Amino acid sequence: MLISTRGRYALRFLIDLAENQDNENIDTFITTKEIAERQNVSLKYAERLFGVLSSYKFVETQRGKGGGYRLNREPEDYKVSEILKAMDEDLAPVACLKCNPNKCERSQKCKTLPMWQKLGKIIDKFFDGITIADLAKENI
Amino acid sequence: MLISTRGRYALRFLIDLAENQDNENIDTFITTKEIAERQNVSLKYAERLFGVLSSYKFVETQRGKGGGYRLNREPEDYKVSEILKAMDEDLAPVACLKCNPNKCERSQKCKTLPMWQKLGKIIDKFFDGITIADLAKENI
DNA sequence: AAATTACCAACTAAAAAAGTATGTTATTTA
DNA sequence: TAAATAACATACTTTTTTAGTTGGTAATTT
Repeated sequence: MLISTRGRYALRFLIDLAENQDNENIDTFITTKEIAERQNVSLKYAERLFGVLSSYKFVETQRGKGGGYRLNREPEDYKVSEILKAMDEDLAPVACLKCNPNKCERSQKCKTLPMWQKLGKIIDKFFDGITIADLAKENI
Repeated sequence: MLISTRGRYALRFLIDLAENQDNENIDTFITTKEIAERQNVSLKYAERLFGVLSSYKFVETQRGKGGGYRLNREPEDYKVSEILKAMDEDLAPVACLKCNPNKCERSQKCKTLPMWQKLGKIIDKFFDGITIADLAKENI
């Protein structure tokens, strides 16, 4: 599977924030509890995934009562590609593309490698061209 | 990973046949042993993968001395998509696309599903447009 | 001080992928 | 007709990846 549930959940969380956060008031946050319930993911797992989103500075965070998460950019400024790469490390469709420069000893003469590389670029480009705003607006 | 080693090996085996089989003489076959050595795959694993290729009628087979495998179509008549689907069941980039019609209870309201569907189509189309002959000729 | 909520690390469980082992069956050849 | 050859079949093991849980700690607010 190219895209794990981690990546899928992360996108859903960000879309959820985009749709439910109060953009008038920058001091409001949404709790993982709320999102986990809405998205049908266990609280603990949601917390962990938000930890990753937070470490990549995709979200603003606030602890304690009234705390939670909120987006720190406009939804149109989140490329799907960067979210998925953060959650899953990369978007390589085959193991052959995982390391760059390619360490496979066959790579020089490999007849299939160019195909994988081309597909890799197509996939990158596809996800580069979609934002959280597009997803929220079902603008695909 | 979208593409498993099974799928990659299968493509390499077919390319190997395309390049090494004797097209003048329809009674010649190439053994798994020969291909396994050339492709650096264990004999037993190669045998198993050839079993799948054979069950899908991608190759002609002959047992006993002088036996082995050979392509039963022109290399340009093998679409990469059909080979990969045979080896890996499908080419779905996310689990959400695996069953059709979609059984996920969120699918009606899922904001990300259209994106996965679109990518699925792009990937299918990509592999539909490439043949074993293209790979052998490095025509990508 | 108590409640709340994010944060952190280590662990477990489950599933998928990769590969092996041990044969049997069909075919050719000496 | 026996030996050799090579495909075919099945069950098993190992490894890797993915998914998810457990049991906390730290910061912030009330």
